[in-house]
Amino acid sequence: MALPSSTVENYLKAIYQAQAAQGGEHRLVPMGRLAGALGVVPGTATTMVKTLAESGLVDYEPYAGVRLTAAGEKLAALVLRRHRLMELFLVQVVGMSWAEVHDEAERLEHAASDRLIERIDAMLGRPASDPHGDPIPDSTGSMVTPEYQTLLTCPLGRPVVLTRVTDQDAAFLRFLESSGLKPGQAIEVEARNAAADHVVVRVERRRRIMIGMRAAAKLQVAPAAPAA
Amino acid sequence: MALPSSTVENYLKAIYQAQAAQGGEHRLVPMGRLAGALGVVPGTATTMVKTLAESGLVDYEPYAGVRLTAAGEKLAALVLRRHRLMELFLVQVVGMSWAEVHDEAERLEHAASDRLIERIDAMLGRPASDPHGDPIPDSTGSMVTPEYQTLLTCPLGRPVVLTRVTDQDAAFLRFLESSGLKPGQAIEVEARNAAADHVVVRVERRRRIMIGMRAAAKLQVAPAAPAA
DNA sequence: ATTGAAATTTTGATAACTCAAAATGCGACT
DNA sequence: AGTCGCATTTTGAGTTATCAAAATTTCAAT
Repeated sequence: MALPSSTVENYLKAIYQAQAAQGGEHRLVPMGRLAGALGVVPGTATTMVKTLAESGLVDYEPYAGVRLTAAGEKLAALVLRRHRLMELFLVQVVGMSWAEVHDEAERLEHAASDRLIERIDAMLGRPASDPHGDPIPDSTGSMVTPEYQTLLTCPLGRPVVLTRVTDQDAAFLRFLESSGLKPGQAIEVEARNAAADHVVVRVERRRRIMIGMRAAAKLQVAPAAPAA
Repeated sequence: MALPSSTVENYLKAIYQAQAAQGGEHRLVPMGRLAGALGVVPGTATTMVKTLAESGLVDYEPYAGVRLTAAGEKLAALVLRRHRLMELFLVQVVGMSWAEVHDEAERLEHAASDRLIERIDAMLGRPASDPHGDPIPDSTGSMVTPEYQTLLTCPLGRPVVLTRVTDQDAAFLRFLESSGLKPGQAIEVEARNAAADHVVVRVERRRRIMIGMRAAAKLQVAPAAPAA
């Protein structure tokens, strides 16, 4: 089989991420959602998905949606691997900022050879996650996705570590960075106020930051590592 | 004006390099040569060149050939800049081998943003040339191309420094590498034998290497730096 | 069951790039 | 000058990916 075009790679990646976002591994992604994620009109997505189905990369149920096959899922995971390794590389080696690497990686992921990706992986010490805390699939396409709590669900007043940020918006990331909220950071949720739609976070026992609940849901945390 | 597609970038680059290879800055590149360099049939090149001409990037004379306009030349130089900086980066920072970076850079050059290229340029200390000794245009697209002698024209028995290799073939580059013939290397041409079609090169006053004259013409040298 | 709104699919076009092969032009050689 | 051979251009068609807008299906609410 020929190499997938970068369009195909983008469709697979979008379907993968939409499936993940919907929780259900086997739930169908509706065309409208897919088209929206890719910035194309729905008719275009329908057409493309039908050809992906012919290639055996997705299962397509008319009027219901798409879902990756095993083959499609593996390919999608490898695209994600290239994307995330590239992001981490751009931050750690090239010194680009957290907020600006997403778009760059979005383009480079389709141009980088397996050879380059392997070198980068080795160079970075086979990292488990990218700068946003997203897990990096290994070269076979398998990935462990730890289940984290979010700022909305974690216990109050207990030390936790920010582990993952599930939003790539540059402005949002710049805000987080300026607030010291990057993965790895020790924090604590001081209070939640549903009426005011905010969560109060304390960073390093010093700064106190208020975050809207929609944003707070995008910040995932793990229990703080036990004091060594 | 919209960003040029990577196809356009490749045409401009190929025309630039063909013009340079023909010596004459203003000499026309025939269609057949251009098509060959790009791996397309001649008719395709004709069609594409006509649209480049409409965009003001090239001058096209039917049945005679193409030549870059000032605008086309600048764009081509910026593509070359991206390519060469990327090659040097892959060698120096990522640790890839001399022989394998060309194809990689060939794809990455179309995906890298100006921002990334600028970071790489700064990181490498604004280098003047890439791993093959090819000069790197600055961010305005201007480039100084030093005129070197080749192993065929330099004085015999005089210490010189290998400065540039004007061939990107991976097998040839691997041979050079295994012979210690990389830019920066101090060497000396011991003898030439036109009848045998070879040149005898001495590397570091030790190894003696024989190279065919066609290959020797691709190795450029400068007088050895005066002993400090 | 019927209907109406929303999502989806279909249809017909378009843009960019390419090839195969026929037609044409150009220059060299008699 | 005539013509032969080669390079170039033209023509017609195909591929991939897209959009606009018309047609269709689905599902929920009556």
